[in-house]
Amino acid sequence: MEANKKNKVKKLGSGSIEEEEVENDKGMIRKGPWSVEEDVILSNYVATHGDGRWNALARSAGLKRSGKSCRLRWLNYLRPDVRRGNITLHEQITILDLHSRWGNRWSKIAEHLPGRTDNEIKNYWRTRVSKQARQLNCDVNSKIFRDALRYVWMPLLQERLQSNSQMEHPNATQAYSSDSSSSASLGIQQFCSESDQQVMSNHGVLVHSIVEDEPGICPSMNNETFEYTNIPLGDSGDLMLESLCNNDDNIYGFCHDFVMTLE
DNA sequence: AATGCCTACAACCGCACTGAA
DNA sequence: TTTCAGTGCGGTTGTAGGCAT
Repeated sequence: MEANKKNKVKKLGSGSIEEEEVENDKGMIRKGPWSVEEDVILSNYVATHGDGRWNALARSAGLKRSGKSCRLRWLNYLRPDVRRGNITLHEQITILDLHSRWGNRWSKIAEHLPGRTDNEIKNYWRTRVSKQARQLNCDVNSKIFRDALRYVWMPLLQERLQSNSQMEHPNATQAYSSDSSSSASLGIQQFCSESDQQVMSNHGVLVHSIVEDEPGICPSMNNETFEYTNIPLGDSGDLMLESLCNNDDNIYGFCHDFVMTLE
């Protein structure tokens, strides 16, 4: 959002307006949205003198802002390498994957998404992922939701990413198999009972764990092929899970609802 | 057109950690 | 060893803009 799009203002009795300022022991400190002028001052100052020592920087630059505010503004908005725009499918998969390993370690997750800030990732999680949990009436930290993320949502994103890249590069060699029977090994065992897995085995579905819970390793960052286990989805978006987990209506229902809320 | 609700995201807050004095 | 300023992180809040009614 552009700095000048919204200005938190304090209406005065006279009808004039002014930016919010708060008096503290260091003088008047401005709060609220940054103006274009402030952005220019901060950017120029950092370009000339470098960043760090934010409190001193704020004073030297003549900004009526706290050091914290300057730092945040620089890191989350003004930094030249900050990426703006929608979170891509690939980035979504990475976020879901890393969050499943590390939880709310936003800055750690952000390290693996060049140009994205922890704030942006946190916002994505709260607005998109938490919303999903709300729609399904379950806790975002519950096991079933976490499993659904990993074994339903991520494969779905993966499938979309795959079909997008296929449309863009129809002749390119695929990095992963489009054969659902091989990509479908599915950590489905997370959802299914042993007898279900036996059924899967009988149907020739390979069951293995692909994504290791190894801290610090991100499949997207070390050129490993994405191989998230995949619950195969038909053209209608319906789940073959029905046939695989046909003795557990609750799980099938949950997964079905999950996919439906993603549409 | 007006109103209210919802979403996305920028920004703030409090706390914890770190390193220098 | 203690103190304190600076910094980083995660949680929360405020609000512009979009959308439905």
